[in-house]
Parts: sequence; structure tokens; C-alpha cells
Amino acid sequence: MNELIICEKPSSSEKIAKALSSKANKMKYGKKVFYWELEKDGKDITVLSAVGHLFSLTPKNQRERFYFDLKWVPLYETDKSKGYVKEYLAAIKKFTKKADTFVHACDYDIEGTLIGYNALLYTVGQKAIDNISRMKFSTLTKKDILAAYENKIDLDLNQVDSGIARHILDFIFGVNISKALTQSVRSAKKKFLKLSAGRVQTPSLAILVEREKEIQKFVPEPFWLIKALLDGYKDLIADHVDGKIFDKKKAHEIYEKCQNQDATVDKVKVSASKRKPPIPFNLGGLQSEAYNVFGYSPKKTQTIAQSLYTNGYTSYPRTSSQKLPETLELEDILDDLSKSSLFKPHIDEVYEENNIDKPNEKASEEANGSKASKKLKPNQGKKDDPAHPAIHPTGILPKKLDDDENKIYQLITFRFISVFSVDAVIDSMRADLNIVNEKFFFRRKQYSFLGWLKHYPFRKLENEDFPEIKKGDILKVKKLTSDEKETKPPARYNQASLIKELEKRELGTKATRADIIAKLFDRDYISGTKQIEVNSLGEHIVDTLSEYASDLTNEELTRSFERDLDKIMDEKIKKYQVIDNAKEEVKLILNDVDKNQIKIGEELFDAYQESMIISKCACGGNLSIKYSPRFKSNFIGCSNFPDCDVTYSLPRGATVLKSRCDKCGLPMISFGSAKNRQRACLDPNCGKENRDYSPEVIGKCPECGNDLLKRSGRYGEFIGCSNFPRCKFTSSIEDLEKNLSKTDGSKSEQNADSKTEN
DNA sequence: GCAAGGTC
Repeated sequence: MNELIICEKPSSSEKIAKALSSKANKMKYGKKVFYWELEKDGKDITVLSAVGHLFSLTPKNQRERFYFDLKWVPLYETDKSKGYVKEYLAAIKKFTKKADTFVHACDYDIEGTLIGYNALLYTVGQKAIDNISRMKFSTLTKKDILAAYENKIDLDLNQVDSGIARHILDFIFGVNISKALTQSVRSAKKKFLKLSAGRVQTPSLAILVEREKEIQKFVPEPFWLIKALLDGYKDLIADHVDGKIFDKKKAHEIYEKCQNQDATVDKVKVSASKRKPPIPFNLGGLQSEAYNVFGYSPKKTQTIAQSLYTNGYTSYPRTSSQKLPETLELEDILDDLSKSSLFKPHIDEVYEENNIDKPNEKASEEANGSKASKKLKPNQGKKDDPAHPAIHPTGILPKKLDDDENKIYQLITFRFISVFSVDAVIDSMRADLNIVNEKFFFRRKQYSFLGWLKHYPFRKLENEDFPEIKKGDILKVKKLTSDEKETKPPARYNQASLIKELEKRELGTKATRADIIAKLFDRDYISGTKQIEVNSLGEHIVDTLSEYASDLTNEELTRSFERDLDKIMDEKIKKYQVIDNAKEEVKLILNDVDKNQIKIGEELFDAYQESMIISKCACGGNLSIKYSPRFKSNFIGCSNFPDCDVTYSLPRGATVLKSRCDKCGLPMISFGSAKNRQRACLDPNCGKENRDYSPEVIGKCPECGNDLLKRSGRYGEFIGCSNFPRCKFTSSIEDLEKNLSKTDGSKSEQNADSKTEN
């Protein structure tokens, strides 16, 4: 008998193989694919894995205007970057030939069920599905895996159908509506703008638009804060107990009354409070912390965490768990980490704080019968994950990490160490004061015991002195102020707070949220580094879609998907009925959009152009970001082109910042590698001493016959045509010497107003 | 070209 076990990903195939037999042999197929061979209960078993989805939906007929008939094809056919999938499919094909029975051991959720089903159906065929059984486990521990193997269940075909329906629904809504939007701009303006909409990205964008509207309609209200600066103590300020006083007259009365009066201490209270150690990271938690501590985008953090995981330094990153089960052998991990001089002192201290002996010292102690085998216990969070524990270091110390990887590794590892530590203690002092019967108070805090904070060096700790005062003391008021302030609109989201909001609303999954946000940036719907601002284009996308496809903007589509998928799983409705309904709904939307496509296209394109404006031009026009198809790069040009020929080049990967140059008022830009990011004025010549320098003429342009000028750009000197931007001839000085005799056949191109057809 | 979902 030969049995084949298919797993979702290489890391689970290893765990499953090792759990089933301690003598499992690791084998290699081709360059990358590992599989396991073992014997159990007289059966020869091969354990191999997929790498997530191996098959993807694609239109049956690519030439149709809209896509309603779809088929599954290998992932590498639709995504060129997924070449490695080929080898995994070849391995599955090879090992399934000799298999008599098939075991489906992918994660026990809808996507996992579909991954294993498709992997076998489209390599082996129906034979595999007819001879399949399913392992159902909630963690990848030996105990769970063995139990799941002993108690295999039937494959739930309703769960499969539900997964298929999810893919098809997302595709026919997302791809077709995206196509319709793009088509409307093409019809109205003959321009190509990559526009998109989808079940997750559109409600996510709508959340941002909603916040933007709240900010716009916000009416600030004035209020007054009355503060007393106390004499004799540095920065000791007492606030009036009423806090924000919205009544100007009242504020004025209090202020007048308390002017030049002393404060009497009514009450002083010092109390201690504990702050528990932090909880282990799940992916969202790590992304949020890395954003707050290092300013990393969630996507960047995710990529780094994935690379630390593939190198074996940290555990699987796409988890929602905030728990570290004992089965991970947590003390062994701490022991391994102790080999690093960076972590050792912290780990030693954590054992001391808990009054527990280090494991290697336990043996002798146990012999003496003292301090029985107490173990370190992690502080844990509430969230769990069916397949993976919280993110933690494996104990394998990294050999070589770049700066970014090192930061994330240390963040994960120090967090891991600190969850075993003890509470920090904060002493807080509250003093109530009386100034001519008006109540004032101040609070001060200091850390009397650092506890875990000692082992988590990513928090700012501010200790405030406690003034030595007691009840009945008279304090001189150095200065009384009544500051007029305004209520502030709600804050814009940043990438970390948006991820949290998406989590809360259950939009997207832990693995996809960072990509969704990155996509909104890529489409130019949103911008901003610290705070996310919605561009005019993003606002119009939401406006347009809420008119023609309001289910998409208000999260209703996601909710109705969930209801339908549940019904498919409970056999209350057939997959094809759900899909047919969706097709009808999409067709209605597409009809409406089609009828109004010129209006929609014009509005969206105008909004796009407005989004790209970065500044006013000296001629009165607007300077905006434009795309040059010839140079395949962005540049800045004036809306009055061709009458105004002001242009600025943008270095690759540059972003235009909100801040302005002190000297010339143009926007600042940021450019350069991620490690060595620089800021400069958009005008590369700004700030140079020789402001009225005229470029040297060194010959005639081979393309248009105008003067060729020696120019100085951000990357050094180069040769450019004086008729730029009409003529885009450029060359390095060396190349020009070689090529001046030859003529370049290409025509000079018109200024690209946007990302035009190419 | 287009979605969202897995994964390296």
C-alpha cells in the first residue's frame, strides 16, 4: 500500500512527517522541493506539500470584454513570478502515480481545503478525490497530528464548493468592475489609468474616505485651558479640574479670580499600579509595533518576517495567535538565545526575577530537592490561531542580517524574552490644589520597578520627579495662563491603525491586509507617509462606486459573501446558485457603468489629474507628476505645456513630500535607497551658489537640431537638449562622444500627460 | 493591465 499525504506548505509537511514517524526521511525533488518518506502501520507514506494555492482562476476566453466563464490553471501561467510552482506540481504528479490512497492534510479552513483539493484534482484527477480522506487538526503538534491521522474524516465537498465560490465571486466582481472603470477612462479620454475595485480594497478605501469627510465637515470649537505654573519646581503645572472650558466667560472669570493668588495643597496621594508584561506578537501586532517603533510599513515588516522565517530564525509569521504553548519548549529556546551576549543578561535576569533556576542549573538543584521544577510562564493574549503559535524566535541565532532584518529580529526576540518577565510598577502622584476655591490638580509618574520594561528596549520611559509637598502647604503660582485652544478633528489613519481597523471589521485576512493597503497606494488612491490622505482620485472612485455598486463600498458585499459561503457549507444553497446570482448582479452594475461611461471616465480622469498636482508653477499653471513612457519614469511638468516648458526630473523611487523648500517654495522630495533616504528640493539647482548659471552649449542635438547643453543633475553632469521637454534627447558625456555621428531614428515624443497607452 | 487568497 502506498499513501500520499498532501500538506499546505513545506513547514507543515515537515511537522506532519516527523510526528507520524521519528524515522521519516527527508528527500529532495529537483532543486527546491523537499518531501518525506516514512513507514507507518505497514504502509509506505510520502508526505509532500503545496506552496499555498497552486492553481488560479483565469477567463476561459481572454478576448471577452468581461469575464464570466472561468477555469483553473496552474498559478505560474497567470503569475510569471511563480515559476517555482512548476516544480511542486511536477513532484505531486510524480508521487501520486504510485499512490493508492490520498490524505488531505492542509490547514483546516476553506482556503486550505481548496488548496489540497485543487492540488490533487488537477494533477491526479478524480481518482484522487475518490480515494481521499481528510486530517482535521487545530495545531501542528505531534499529539494533534497523530489524533488527526488516526481519526481521519471524509473530505467535506461543501467546504470545497464554498472555497471555489469565494474565488469566483471575488474574480467576477473585482476584475470586471475594475475593467469597467478602466474602460470608462479609456472611452472618455483615450488614456490608460490602472483603476481597480474589489470586495476588500473598496471598503478599505471607503473607510479612509469616510474619515476624510469627517475631517472636512469638522467644525472646530474653541475652548480654554487654565493652568498654573508652580514656582520652585521645574515644569510643574497644575490644570484646572474642569479641563476644557467651553464657556469663554466662565474661563475668564476663573482666570481673573485666580490671578496672583497662591495655591493650597488639599490632598496628596501616591499610589502604585502594575503594568503587565506585553503579549507575544501575532502578525498584526508585529506590523503595528514595527510601524510605531521603526516607521516600517506593514508590507515591509511582513516581507522581513517572512525572510527571517525562511532562514529559520523566527517562527511562521502569518499567524493571528498571541499564545506560546508549552509544547514549543520555550525554555530550550531561551537557552539557545542565551548563547548570544546580547540576550543572555536579559534572559538570566528574567529567571532571577521569577525566582526560577535556569534549566541547566535545575538538575543539581532538583537533586537537593529545592525549588522544584518551576517553569517560566509567558504572558499571553486572547487571540488564537488554528495552525500556528505566536511569532517567536526559534533559538537559531542569525549569522548575518542586514539592518532592517536585525531590527525586526531584535523586536521579536526582545518581545519574546519580555513576555516571561514580571510586572513593571508605576508610582503615580496626584495632588489636588485649591486656588481661591477653584480646584486644580497635577499628576506625576515614575517607574519604581522596571520589570519587563528592562528587557524591551523599544519604549520611551519618562520619569518625573515627585515634588516634596504635603497637605496644607502653600505653593506660589509663578504664572497663571488661560490658553485658547480648538477641538481637533479625528486623526487620519496611519498604516498601523488602518490594519487594526481592517482586523476589527474583518476585512481581508492577516496575510493580505498589508498588500491591500499597498495596492491603494499603488493605484494613487491614497498618499502620505505618516498619515494616510485620500487623493481626489480615491474619493471619486468611492463616490462613483457608491452610486453604481453601493454594496462594494459599504462592506455589504463581504457580509453577503460570508452568508452565502456559510449556506453552501451547510448545503442550504448550491454553489452554482450563488455564482449565478453574483453574475446577474455584476451584469446590472456593468450595464449602469457602461451607460454613463463618458461621464464616469471624465470625472475619474480629472480627479486623477487633480491628485497629481503638487504645486503652482511660476506661470500660474499647476505643476504635477506626469509619466514619461519613453523614459518609463515619472517627472514633474506644468499644465500649461507646451506654452510653459518647466520640468523637473524625479530620481527613481522618489516621492514628493508635503514640506516646501525654504529657499524657493517648491516641494521637497525624498529619494535614494531605503537605507540611505535623502531629502532635497525638487529643483536640483536650488540652493547652489551659482543660481543664474547658464549651461555650456557643446553642440547640436542629433534629434532636433537645437543646442545641446551640458547640464548638472542630481546624478552628476549629463548632456541634454535645450528644446527639452519637446525633445527628450539626453546622453552621458562619454556616450555622446561615441554616438554623435550616428543618428537616432526614434521620433521625439509628445509630452505624456499621464500614463498613456504603451 | 483587472481581485483576494494562499505561499516562497
